[in-house]
Amino acid sequence: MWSRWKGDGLPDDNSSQRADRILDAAARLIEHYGYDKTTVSDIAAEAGVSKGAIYLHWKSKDELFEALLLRESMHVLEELIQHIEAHPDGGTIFGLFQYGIISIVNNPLMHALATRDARVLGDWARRGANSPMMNEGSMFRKEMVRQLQAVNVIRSDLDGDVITYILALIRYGFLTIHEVYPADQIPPLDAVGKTLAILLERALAPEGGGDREAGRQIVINLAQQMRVFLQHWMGTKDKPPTQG
Amino acid sequence: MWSRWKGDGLPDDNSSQRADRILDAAARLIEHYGYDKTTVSDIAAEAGVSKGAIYLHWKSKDELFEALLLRESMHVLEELIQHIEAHPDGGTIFGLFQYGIISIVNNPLMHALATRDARVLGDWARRGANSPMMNEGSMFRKEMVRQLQAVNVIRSDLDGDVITYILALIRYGFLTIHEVYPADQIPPLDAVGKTLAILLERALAPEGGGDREAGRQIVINLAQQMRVFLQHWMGTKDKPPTQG
DNA sequence: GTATGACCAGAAATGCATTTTGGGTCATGT
DNA sequence: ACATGACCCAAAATGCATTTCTGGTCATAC
Repeated sequence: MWSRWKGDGLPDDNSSQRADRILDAAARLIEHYGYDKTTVSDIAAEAGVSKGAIYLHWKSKDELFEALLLRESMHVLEELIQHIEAHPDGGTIFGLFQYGIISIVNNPLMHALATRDARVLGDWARRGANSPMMNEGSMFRKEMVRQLQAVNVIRSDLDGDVITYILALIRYGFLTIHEVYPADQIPPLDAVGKTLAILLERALAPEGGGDREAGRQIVINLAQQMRVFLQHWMGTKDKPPTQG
Repeated sequence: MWSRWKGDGLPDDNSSQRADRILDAAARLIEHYGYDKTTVSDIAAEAGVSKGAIYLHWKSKDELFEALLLRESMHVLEELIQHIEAHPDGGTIFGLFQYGIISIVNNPLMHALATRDARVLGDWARRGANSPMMNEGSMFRKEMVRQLQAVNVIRSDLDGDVITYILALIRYGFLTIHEVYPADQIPPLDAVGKTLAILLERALAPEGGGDREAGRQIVINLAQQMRVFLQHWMGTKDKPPTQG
C-alpha cells in the first residue's frame, strides 16, 4: 500500500510483506531503544533478513524511519476514520478529541512524534524538523476547526486559529505532563480523557449541537486528504535505491 | 521579610537589603545562563560583593538558589492575592486562571520551575526534586478545587482531582507547547489567555455563577496558607552558617 | 534477479594524562 | 563584628591517541 516504488505494476507482495516485517522490527526496536541506539544491523537481525536487504527497500536509515512514521500515521488516520464512521458521536469534538488522543497514547511512535521525544526520535529529530509529519499536522487541524465552525459543530464566537492552538496545547499537555506531575496523584487515564472530552464539549459545542453528520463528513474528508498528502509527499522521495 | 535568621531581633535592614541585592543578581544571571553556568563568583561580582559575603547569608549555592525561588514564589503569591482582592472577577476561575498563568509567564524563574526547565534549573533539578516548591503546589491546587466546588464556584458534577489534573495539564501545555508548535502560527499570547479563560469558564462554572465572594476568600486563604507553609519550611533549613 | 555479509571509511566512543574550574574556607585587614 | 579574596581540592573539562561502532557498499553466491 504505502510502499509503491515497484515500478508500474502492482506492489510485489513478497517484497511488500518483507518491507512490512522490517518496519515491524524497526518499530519494536526504536520504541524501546530509540532511533540512535538501534542500528540497521539490529533491525535486520530482528527482522530476520540481511542488512543488504534493507537497502533494497530504502536508500538510508532515515528513509526507513520516515517510511515507518508514515505507515504508523496512515494506521492512525485509518483507525480515526473508521472510528468516526462507526461511532455515533464521531462527528462531535467530544468523540473526536477523545479518540484522537487515545490513538496516540496507544502508539508509542506517534506519541514520540507528537511530543518531539528526543529519547526516541534521537538524531533524526535533531537534524531535521523538515518532515511534513512534524509540521503539516497543525495546518490540517486548523482547517478542520475552520470547517467545523462553518457547520456549527464548533461554536464560531471565538477565533478558529486560537481554538486550534488551544486544542494543540491541551493535547500536548495531556501527553507530557506526567513528566512533572507527582506520579502518585495522576488519575486513571480514561477518567482524564473522558472528563476532558466533556469539558471540551461544554466549552466548544454550540447550544443545538450542530450538524453532526456534516462534522463527521468534514473530518473524514480532511483525514483522507491528509493521507493522500502524506502518501504523495512520501512517494516523491521514497524511491528505491536502484531501478528508477 | 522572608529572610529572618538574624537571631531574635528584627531583620537587620542592611543585611537584608544586601541579601536582596544578591538574589537580584543571582536571578538576572540564572535566568540568562542557567543554574549550572552561573558561578558563585559571578553572582558576587554582579551584586558587587565578595564571594565570602554570600556565604555569610547562605550555607551553600543550593540554599541561595532555594531562597531565590522562595522569594519569587512569595512575590507571585502576593501579587495573586492583590489581584484577586482588586479585580471583580478575582473569585472566578476565569480571572484566576488567566492571572495565575500571566504571573508565571512574566517570571522566568517561576516559568522554569513550573516546566522543570533543565536548561535553567540545571543540576539543582537533576539532584533533588525534593523542594516543596516542586511538589506541594499540586496539593494546594487540589484543595483549592475541592473548596471551590464546595461553594459552587466550580461545578461539582465532575471529580475534583481529575479537574485539578486537567487544569495542571492545560497550564503545562500553555507554558511548553511553543517548543513544538510552528513558531509562525502561534497566536498572540493574550488572545490565547483570554480565550482559554473563557473556555474554562464555560466548562467549569455553574449556571448561576456561584458565590464569587466565597471563591475569592477561599483562594486568598489558600494562597496565604501556602505562603506560611513555604516560609516555615524555608525557616527550618535556611539557617545562617554561623551564629545559631 | 535477488540476497548476503565481509568490508570500508568516517564518526563516535573510550581511556587517560593534564589542566581548569568552581564550591567552599579562612587568615588577614578594617 | 564583618568583609575580603587568595587559597584549597575534588570534580569537571580538555586534549589526544587509540579503539570501536555503524551506515552504507559491493563482490560473490544462489
